[in-house]
Amino acid sequence: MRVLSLIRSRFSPVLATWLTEPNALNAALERIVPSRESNLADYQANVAMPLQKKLGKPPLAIAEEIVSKVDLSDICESVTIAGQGYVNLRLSPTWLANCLMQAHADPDRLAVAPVATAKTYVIDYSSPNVAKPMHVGHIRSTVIGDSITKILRFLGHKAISDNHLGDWGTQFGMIIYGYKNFRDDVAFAQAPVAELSRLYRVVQRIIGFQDAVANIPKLELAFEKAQQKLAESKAKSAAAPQDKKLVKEIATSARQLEEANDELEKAKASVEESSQDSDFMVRSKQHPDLGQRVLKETAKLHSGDAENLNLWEAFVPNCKDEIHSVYTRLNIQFDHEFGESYYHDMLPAIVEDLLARSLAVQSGGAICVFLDGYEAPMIVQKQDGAYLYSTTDIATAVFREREFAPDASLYVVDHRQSEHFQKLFDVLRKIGLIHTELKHVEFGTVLGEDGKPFKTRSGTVVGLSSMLDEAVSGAWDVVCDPERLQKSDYVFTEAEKRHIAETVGLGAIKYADLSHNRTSNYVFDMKKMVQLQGNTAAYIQYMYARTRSILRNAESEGIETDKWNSAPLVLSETLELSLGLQLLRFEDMLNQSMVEYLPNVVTEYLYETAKLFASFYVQHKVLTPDAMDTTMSRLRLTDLTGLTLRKGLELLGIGVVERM
RNA sequence: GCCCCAGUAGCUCAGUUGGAUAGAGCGCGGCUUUCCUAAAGCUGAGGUCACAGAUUCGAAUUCUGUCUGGGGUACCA
Repeated sequence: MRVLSLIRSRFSPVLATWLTEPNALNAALERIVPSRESNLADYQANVAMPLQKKLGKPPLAIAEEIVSKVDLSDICESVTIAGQGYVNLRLSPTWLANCLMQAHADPDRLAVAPVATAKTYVIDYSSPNVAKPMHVGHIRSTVIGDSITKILRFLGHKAISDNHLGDWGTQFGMIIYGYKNFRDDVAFAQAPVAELSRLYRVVQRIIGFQDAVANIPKLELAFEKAQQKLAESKAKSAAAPQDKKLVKEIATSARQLEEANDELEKAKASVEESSQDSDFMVRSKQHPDLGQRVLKETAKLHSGDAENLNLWEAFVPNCKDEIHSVYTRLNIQFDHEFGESYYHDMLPAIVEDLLARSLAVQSGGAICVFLDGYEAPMIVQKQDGAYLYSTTDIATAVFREREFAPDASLYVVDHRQSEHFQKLFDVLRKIGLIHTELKHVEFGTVLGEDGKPFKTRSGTVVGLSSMLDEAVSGAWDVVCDPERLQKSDYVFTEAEKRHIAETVGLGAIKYADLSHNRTSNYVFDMKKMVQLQGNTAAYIQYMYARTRSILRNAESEGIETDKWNSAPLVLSETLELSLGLQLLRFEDMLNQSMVEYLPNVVTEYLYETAKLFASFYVQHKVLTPDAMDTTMSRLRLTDLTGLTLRKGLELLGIGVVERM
C-alpha cells in the first residue's frame, strides 16, 4: 500500500493553489511524512510553516486553511493542528484494517503493486578474484548486492545481476608461476583449489619478502628525512615560541617520524622472520625478482601463449567451483558471470577509440585519459602494453550498454574505489553513455578488530567458508543449548537442529552486514554478530517462529484456518494499531530503501516490526476462547506480521524456520 | 600537498534527506513467568550530536572555518 502517495495526492490540489511551480509543489508534498511522534500522529504534514513568508500569514492560520480544504475523511479519523503549525493525521482504524486485509489476502506480494515505470538495472556485485581464497572482505559486496537485486525485482524492476569475476589478473601469473615451479602433484590431484591457494601464498610470500628487502633502503631514507624535518620544525619553533602553527607542525612531524619508524621496523621484522626460514631463503634466492617474473607469466597468458592459456583453462573451472560452493551455501545466484577474461579481446579497440576521440593521450610511455579535477590520469594502457582494470571496466560498460540497454548501472564496490568510479563514469559519459544512470553503490571497509582494513595477509587468511562454519556453530550453541531445549515440549530432530543452526548462523552474518548503513565502515566482530539478541536476524527469525507457533496452536484448538482467514480484522488496542500501522508501511519502506539503495532501512523496519509484535503478544493474548471475533482478528494480524517478516527477510537473502 | 569520507550515550550503531522532548542494542540498576516458546516484556540512569560561526519560522542534518581519525592520490584491483 502506497500510503504516502495517497495522502500526498489529497494535499496536492490544496497546496497547488499557492505553489504553482511543480518543483515547489513536490518539495512541499515531500514534507508530508510518517510521524516520529507516534503519540501525536501517524502521519504529519510540515507544510504550513514554510509557507508563512510567501503568504504573509501566521502558520497556524495556514494550517487551518489547509485542514478545512483537504479531503481525508475516508482515510483519517482525525486531522488536527499542533505545535507551530504541524498538521497531524491519525488514520481511521477501519481504513487501516481494510488495507491490511487486502495485504493479507495476497500473501505473495502483500498488496505491493509493481512500479508504474519499470526500469532495467545492471547490478555488478561480489566480483571476487577467483584464484585467491574468498575472505570476509568479499561478503559485503555480495550480501548488499544480492539484497538490492531482490528488492528491485520485488518492486517490479528488471534487475540483471552480473558477477564481474577477476579471472584474468596478476594473480593468475602468480599461480601459473607457482604451478610451474613449486607444485605438489599429489596435492593438486587430490584438492586442486587448495593446492592453488597454497601456490598463491608461496609466491606472494616471496614477492613480499623481496619487496621488503628492496624497500628497506627507501624506508631508511624516509626515516632520516622525517628525523630531519622534526629537527627543523623544533629549531624554527625555538626561534618563535609563540607561533602556534609551528607547535602543530612539530606534532605532525613527530607523528610522521613515528609512522616512518613503524614501517621500517615492520619491514625489518618481516625480513628477519623470513631469514630464519632456510628453505624459504633458498627458494627466494632461486627465484630472484619474482614480481617481474610473475608479470611476464601474466603477459604471456594475455598474449595467447599456449602453455599458459592451457594452464589457465585448467585452473579456472576449479577456482569457479570453489567460489560457487560458497554462493550455493549463501543461496545467491547471478544472471551472468562475465569475468574480466571475457572482455580481453575488446580492450585494444577501446584504447583505439579513446585515442581516436582524442580523449586519451600518450604520457610517460602509457596511454592516459586526463580528467578535470584530478591530478592523476586514468591509465588505460601501461608502458609495457598491458591493459588495466580501468580498460576492462570501460569495455564492460560498453558491452552492458549494447547487451542490456540498462536505465541504471549499479556498482556495489568498496568505497576506497570511489575515485576510480568517478573517473570511470566521467569517461563513460564522454564516450556517450549518457542515458544510463551510473551509480557507485559504495560501502565502508570491513575492518578487523584492530580498526584496520581486513585484508588477506599471507599466512593468516580468514577464509570465508570457515567463517560461515564458525557462525553456524555459534548459532548451534545458542539455538540448540540443551538447557533451552529441555524447556520445550517439542523434540527437535538432529536434522531440524542443523537446519536451524545453518539458517540462524548465515542469517546472523548477512544481517550484521546489512544492518549497518552501507556507507560507514564496520568492524567485523564474529562474537557480536553471532550473539542472538538485540538487533539481529535471530531475534526477527524468533518472532517469525512465534507467529507460526500461535497459528499452530490455533489449529490444534480446532480454530480452522479457513474461518479466520476471511474473518474481519478489527484493530482496537493501541498495540494492535501500532503494529497495524507498521505493517501498512511495508511498501513505502521498500521504496524508501531503494532511493539510496540502503538495505539497512529494511533491517531497521523488520526489527521495529518484530519488537512491536513482541510487545503486542506479551500484552494481549491472541487465542481467547471466550471472544472468538477477537481471536480471529488477531490471528489474521499475527499471520500478516509473520508474512511481512518472512518477506522482508527473504528480500535480504535471509531464511526463516517454523520453530526455533 | 591535494581530493574524498567520517566524528551522535561507557561500547556498537540508527537517525525517513531541514521538523515537535535526539533514538535502539549491548553493558549497568529495578520489576514481570498458574497464561499462545522468558531467545521475551516493562522500567530507570546515561548526551555540549567533535569545536566555532553562518543560513531560517526551525539545524545532529545545509554552508564556511578549525580539530581529530580513516581512505585515495601515474602504470595493483
